[in-house]
Amino acid sequence: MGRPPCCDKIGVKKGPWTPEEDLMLVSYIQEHGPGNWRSVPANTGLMRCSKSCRLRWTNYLRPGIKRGNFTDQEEKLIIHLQALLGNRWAAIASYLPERTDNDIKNYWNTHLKKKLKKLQNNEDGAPTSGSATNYQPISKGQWERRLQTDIHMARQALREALSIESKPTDLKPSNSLCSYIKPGHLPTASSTTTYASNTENISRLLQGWMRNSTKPKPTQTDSGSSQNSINKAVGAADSVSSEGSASVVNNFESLLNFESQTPEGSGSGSGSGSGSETSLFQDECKPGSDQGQVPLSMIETWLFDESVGHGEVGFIDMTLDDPTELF
DNA sequence: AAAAGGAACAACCGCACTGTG
DNA sequence: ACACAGTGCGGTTGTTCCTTT
Repeated sequence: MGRPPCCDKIGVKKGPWTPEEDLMLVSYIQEHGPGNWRSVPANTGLMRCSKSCRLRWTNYLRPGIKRGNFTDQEEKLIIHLQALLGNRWAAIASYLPERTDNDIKNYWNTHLKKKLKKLQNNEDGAPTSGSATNYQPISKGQWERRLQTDIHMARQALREALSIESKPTDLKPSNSLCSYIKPGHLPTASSTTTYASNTENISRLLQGWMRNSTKPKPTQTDSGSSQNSINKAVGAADSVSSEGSASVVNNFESLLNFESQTPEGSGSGSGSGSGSETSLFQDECKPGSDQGQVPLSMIETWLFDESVGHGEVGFIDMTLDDPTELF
């Protein structure tokens, strides 16, 4: 009945990863691509659980990850998405391509939850100064009301989106998600200088082996796309560490503006194929792929629309029993 | 300067889901 | 239909760092 552990616990190392271990893992992935994690410890000699290897890669070593320094807009986005989706961190992370679900989850638990709580606690007293999300101090009632309105708006937008999913929308991502991913916000040396959180270290690691690496063969299953992702991601990491972040931004833009592309031309998130490289974060950032093609810009518009909740949309009873019913 | 407490973050654990034979 | 392997995901814990006393 019980599932066997992913690895026998004897001799399995736990705790923080060392640079050497990271290097071993990265080197292995260079040759074989991500995936088939069970074979990773055996083939690399890492005394780590396969799961641990996967986690280490996806959360920290994978190129293109931005860590720390959440911007106000990111905060706001997370708060909105959390209200909409609940604690579905992976789904939320898909709207912040540079962020991992783990990172967002941690940030929520350590920062945002407190801020919101504080906000709510201020409901009856004189509201103290603002949250980092730039919300005006509002009472709990107002907050809930606003939240519900937001949810309603999102729901409506998504419904509309789904109903017209087949045709390209002319919605302009005026407030494109990309807009908050500004070059200045892209990975720089993190303020926290611990090894694990310093993406530059990883980038350097990757730089070295990318130069002489031949194109890794696509391995298996769906890692065809993920392999492409790696290729591109590594390139992105390269550019991040060396010359800034323009290419990363471009990657984001090409990805996030997918709704403006012709359906057959790009295929957006779902298997563009055509031999060309897929989007950097295709694997992670596919807002519509698992829940239908939701034109991102509608969500964006909602997410960044400061006027939401102030106007015509009234109070709606919105107990969101099942978030999936949104879709 | 040292200790205590809290905050932040990295990593682990266990369940759920999916694909395959 | 079933069992199993592989992977994804969210909750939780452990450790480290920082701030306060």
